[in-house]
Amino acid sequence: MRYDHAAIEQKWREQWEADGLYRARVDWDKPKHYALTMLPYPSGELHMGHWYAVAPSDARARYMRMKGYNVLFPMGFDAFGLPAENAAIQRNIHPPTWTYANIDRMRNGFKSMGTMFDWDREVASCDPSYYRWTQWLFKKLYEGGLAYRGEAVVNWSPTLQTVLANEQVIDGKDERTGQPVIQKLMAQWFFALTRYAEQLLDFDGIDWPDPIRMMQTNWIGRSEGADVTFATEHGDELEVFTTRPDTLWGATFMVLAPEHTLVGSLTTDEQRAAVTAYQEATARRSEIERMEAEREKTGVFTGGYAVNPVNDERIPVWIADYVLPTYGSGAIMAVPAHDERDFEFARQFELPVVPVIHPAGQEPLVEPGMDESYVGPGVMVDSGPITGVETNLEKGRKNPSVAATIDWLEERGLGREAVNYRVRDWLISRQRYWGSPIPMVFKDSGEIEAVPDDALPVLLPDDVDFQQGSGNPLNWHEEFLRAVDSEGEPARRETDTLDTFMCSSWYQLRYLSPDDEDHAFDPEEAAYWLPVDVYTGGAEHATMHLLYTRFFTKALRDIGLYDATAEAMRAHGRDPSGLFDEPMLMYRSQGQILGEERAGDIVVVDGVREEGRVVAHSVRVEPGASADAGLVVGEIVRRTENVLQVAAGGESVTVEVPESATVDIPAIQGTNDVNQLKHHLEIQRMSKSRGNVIDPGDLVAQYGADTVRTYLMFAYEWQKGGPWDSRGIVGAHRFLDDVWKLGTADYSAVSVDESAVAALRRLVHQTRAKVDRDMAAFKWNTAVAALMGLRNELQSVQRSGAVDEEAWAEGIDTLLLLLAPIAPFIAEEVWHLRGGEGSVHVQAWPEADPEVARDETVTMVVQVNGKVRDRIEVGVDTDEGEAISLALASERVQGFLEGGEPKKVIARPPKLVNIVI
RNA sequence: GCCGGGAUGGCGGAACGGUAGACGCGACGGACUCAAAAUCCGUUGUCCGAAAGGGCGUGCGGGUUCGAAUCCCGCUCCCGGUACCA
Repeated sequence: MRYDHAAIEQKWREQWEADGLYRARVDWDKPKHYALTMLPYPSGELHMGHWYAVAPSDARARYMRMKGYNVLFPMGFDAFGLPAENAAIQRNIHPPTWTYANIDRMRNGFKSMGTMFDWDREVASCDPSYYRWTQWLFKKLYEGGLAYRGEAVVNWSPTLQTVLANEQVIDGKDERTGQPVIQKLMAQWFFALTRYAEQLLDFDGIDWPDPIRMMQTNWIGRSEGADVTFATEHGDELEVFTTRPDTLWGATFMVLAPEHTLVGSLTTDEQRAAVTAYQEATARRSEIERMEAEREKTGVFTGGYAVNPVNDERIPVWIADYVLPTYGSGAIMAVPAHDERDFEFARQFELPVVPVIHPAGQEPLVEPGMDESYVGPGVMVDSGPITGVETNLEKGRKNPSVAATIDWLEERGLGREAVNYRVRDWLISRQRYWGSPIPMVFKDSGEIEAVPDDALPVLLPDDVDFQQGSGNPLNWHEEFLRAVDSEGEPARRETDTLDTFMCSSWYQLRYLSPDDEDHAFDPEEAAYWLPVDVYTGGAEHATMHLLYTRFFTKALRDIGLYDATAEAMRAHGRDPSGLFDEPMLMYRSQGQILGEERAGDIVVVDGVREEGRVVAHSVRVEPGASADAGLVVGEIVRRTENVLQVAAGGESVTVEVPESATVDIPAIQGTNDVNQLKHHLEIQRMSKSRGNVIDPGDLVAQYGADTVRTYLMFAYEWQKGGPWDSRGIVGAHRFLDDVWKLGTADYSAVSVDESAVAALRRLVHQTRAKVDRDMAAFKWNTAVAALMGLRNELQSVQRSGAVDEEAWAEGIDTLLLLLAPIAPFIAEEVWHLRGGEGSVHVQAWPEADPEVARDETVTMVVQVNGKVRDRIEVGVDTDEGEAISLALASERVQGFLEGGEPKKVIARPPKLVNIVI
């Protein structure tokens, strides 16, 4: 009987479905495990990246089930977003049509993968039954004072009269039209995330990877210092945040963000034209460009002055794009002597530099003459009341000079101690159609009012026209716009929709009761399942999604939305304290699968040269062609339709292949055409436009889902990912084929050897321990490798027949049970063929017996000066003295000692002895 | 630019500061076969050597240590994020 993956996989998919094997139900008598993997955007077919993310997460959920947990492992779709609108614009397909068709395809893909998802709990964020509650949660945050209206800049295309996403802007231009894009200020909705900055910096009680925590910490960017109030010459207050208030006496100018509200009043008539021009130039720059510190500093003098409150000095006010309007107050005091960027700026525009720190252990700074700013420790000089105070490298009040200055400023009412965060409030408005409408209306009076709960959800109209007008089609939808307020007076409906990150900030709750029409989530379900025990997904979400969902959880907690859940927990005897502080207790990230590298065809082209290109008469693929075999000879580097880029002798030649040209590819029979020519592929992200996408569906057809799962788990370090290698998959398939053969073989002992029995059992139990450790630690590749090792051993035992049937059966059963989470179909089939009772997936995980697994001997390495010179087989209990005498007795060692005494002997029994001579 | 991560045989990758290269792919040699595929057996970091054995070797340059792929300092290149891709 051969391993027929197609038949087996179909059979068990249907059987499991019929048995309801993967329904997850509350059972207070069993320990729960909520496993969650990031829900995908339904972009079309399931691609390799989805498999790579989901198959191992599924394997781990299955593993936890075998370990005795009641596991909830749901899946859904993050279904609002830009690509659906692009499809609507480009191909005239309505977003819901496109989205739901994709969801159907992807759900089928996940089913073919053999996931244990409970599909009764599926959610789609674009479904009114879902976004009704997204809207309701928005209202709750609004009522709780956490949502507000503010201003933020957007990418505005004057040509299209529309807001563009960052990815639609390339080099300051719209990617489709090539027309310039400007930064425009617009009134929009925000969540007050910064109010939770301090709490978000606290990772106590959650097991998240250090790099992710560090990225979030840096993203939040807490800094301690002071707010100091300067005054403009006109008497306007001009507030700055500074981490170094102690250097106030060295402030020689101020710099405002070009967007700062006081720029207009500060600017003198002479400077007006230059300032306006600079503001316009800034509006064309992205934030990333603005922060590139290596760029030459630019800026313009406003002509205005401000007064330094500590010494009443009059200092000039400049504007420069390196000051961002979103950080602090959008204005800085510049202390060029002790800040690198300020120093560069001062030198560039010949502004004064006044040192106020005497560097520790060095001569005083002399200006003119400084060639860089000084940022080290020392003693304050020329600084009025704090002259002589020591300054060090500590932050905030831990620095004596900063502490002294803050006290002095606060006494005089000139400033106050302050903490500033780099992180900004969460901008949740999107000027788009395909998102959840924000349930608000604008009254004629200008007042803003929330839509009442019984009118939720505010439905997205289906009859929108993407071709008419521009921008958000909701702006043109008369019926949608027409709303009434609570008094029945006409009002205009909000047309902004919610950021899709909001949908994905609470989906873990909706899985608990996706059909509940009375709650966002059912407290009884939540009381059992919450919080998420293990979350997996891409590290690219480190600072956005993962920060937003943490914020959201804390906000819901503070608004009281978990109160009913806490009550239900208490009723079941579960202590709710601390359980609603974080959404996910453990998080692990995976890397990305990249496209495979491929050489392009080497072609010989004949034809005629025209300006800048060659028009081909014939193109022939010929791997070993010499450079003079034709007009152009070389590798195809790129192909766009019928235009080739050929790398011919160091230069890239553009070759056009018209219909009339002959294309000859010896490896492909019949008449060939230009589309069959292969171009070079780099290792990079898989994408349709690059033509390097591998369809997992094809591989499933050829090898089966079990093989694809096993290969993806085996071939990479999960956290890292890497390029796809189409050749390696046969190794995974051979492995499963071997498992099949071993599992279905009639084994009978030939001549039982007790030491062989002990050796096999030792390996079996070591493999149990190894796979258990690795599955717990998300190290799938070494878990699979250990199973392959067991396979190898069982094969050689099969040949020798040296163990009894009992030991053989223990080996085979162990192999199947340990493999079950990884390759669920074949494990189930072979389990049943061997007469196993019930599904292999509800069996207990085979635990290792440490006594059986224990090694009796171990190879002791003997080093001389750190180099391996001998290996000795010793008992595991060998002690230090024994190890050293065995090592010294080694002939090889004697040769190096030449009768002398070793200088030093380091023993790490039983594995190693190092002799220093 | 800034923040985070990475670099180990021909390839994917293993390796509590203690035998570098487990496991797999590929390649090479052999068996089976009329032949090929599949399958099976063996070899496979590299250099010198008939062998025994030895030299070198984890992106680059330094350092700590009896001992460094692993820890520290300084670089190079690649990947992710950079707030409207998700």
